[in-house]
Amino acid sequence: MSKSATNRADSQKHSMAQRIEQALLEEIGTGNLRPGQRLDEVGLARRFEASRTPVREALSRLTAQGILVQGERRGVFVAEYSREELSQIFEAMHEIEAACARIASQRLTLLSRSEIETAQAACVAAAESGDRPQYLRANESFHLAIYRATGNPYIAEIASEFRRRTGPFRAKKFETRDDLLASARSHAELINDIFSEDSATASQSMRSHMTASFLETLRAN
Amino acid sequence: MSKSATNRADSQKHSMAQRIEQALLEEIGTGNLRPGQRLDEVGLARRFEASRTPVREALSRLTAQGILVQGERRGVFVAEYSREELSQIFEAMHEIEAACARIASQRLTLLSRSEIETAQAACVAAAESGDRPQYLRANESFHLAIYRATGNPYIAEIASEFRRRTGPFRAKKFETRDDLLASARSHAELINDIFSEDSATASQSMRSHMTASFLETLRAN
DNA sequence: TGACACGATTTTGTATACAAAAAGAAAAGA
DNA sequence: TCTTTTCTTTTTGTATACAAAATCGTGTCA
Repeated sequence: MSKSATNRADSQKHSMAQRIEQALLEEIGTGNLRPGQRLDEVGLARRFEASRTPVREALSRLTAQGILVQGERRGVFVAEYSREELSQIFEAMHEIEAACARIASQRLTLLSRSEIETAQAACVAAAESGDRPQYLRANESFHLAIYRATGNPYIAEIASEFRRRTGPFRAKKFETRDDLLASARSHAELINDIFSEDSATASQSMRSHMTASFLETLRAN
Repeated sequence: MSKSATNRADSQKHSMAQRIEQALLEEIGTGNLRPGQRLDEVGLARRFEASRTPVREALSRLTAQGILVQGERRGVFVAEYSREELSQIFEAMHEIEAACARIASQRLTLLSRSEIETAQAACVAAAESGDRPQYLRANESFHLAIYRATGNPYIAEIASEFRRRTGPFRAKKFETRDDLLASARSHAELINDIFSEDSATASQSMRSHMTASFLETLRAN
């Protein structure tokens, strides 16, 4: 077998390990890989037509981020949380997202307003056409746009990380077209409050958005 | 060379990769490894009497946590931040620590009070004897005790991560015995406000503690 | 002297081999 | 039948080999 790492059909100029990491992240985010599911090193190596080495590196990085966990028995698993744990994770997200909304509302630039609005437009479009995977992506972009609007890449990264970790759980609550539309409507209110540039309002609005989202997620899990 | 991973003198039952990760973390935290310093895979492998494989795994995990960065040229480096970046990182820490203080003050148990007080006693002892490395460890324990007091391991983990990332920068401001004593005194006030069980007071007190800490750190960098 | 080209060296990413540990399965004993 | 034990099979962690890429150094030509 060829040892060349760059002649794969996957296009990307990244390393194999990075591509595997991205691919797994994507699959976990969309719920394609379910929480609790075991990830087999040799199986993945076969799937990606690579050796165990880059697979191992990807798994290692994902566990370092808490997206995967090392089971007490053998194997690496997609992180699975009890309702109690989910509640704690959402409490943490709650705090961070509220901080993001507050900071963003204080630092809004025309550019970030426009990015948020563009992302929201994509959400609405995807929701109306009932395209679930497209909505999931647009929804991510929307929240990322808010994080970016803080102007603080570090807090943005933390918020994104939580989002990745909870991805598979939140994904479950988007089943029907109505779910998507309801989520998009909730975004609209949130945007309004963030654009008000009153940090207390923005933060409070994000808190209620998150609380609602959590309750729905809990119902779906 | 023997391939056995468990017969090393290092005692620990962890894997070589984990031990290397821990060791590097320790050295970065104490400022032994300086920001901007390059970490050479083969050099580390020699130092730890291992092959590149576990070294690589450790480096990979540490970069995933943002403690190391992959330079645009070759090599992995201890993360180095400009004053602007430091300011952003501290802004993020600021938010998270404040949230921790608020939550902790609402959920204080006798056990967590005792843990915080024990850690603080160790800080005072180390400060008085002017034992810098000991103080650094005790200071970590103190903050970890507060994080644990939130009862939320997820937010605690985020807070710890920031602490690890900023470790080498904060370490610089602890030079003289007086620096240690001043820090310990600042802890005392903070404890008081957290133990007041008034979440607003606790959060505000943590904010001013962090602001002061940031200003000192900035001065030392 | 300076720009460029070309070869040597280092560094990285991946593959493969192998040994230790764990899990699983089959057999022996109560 | 239920344990316990022993033997297989998997799985994991590490070492080593090697090829592609990047960096460095040297020499050539303008």
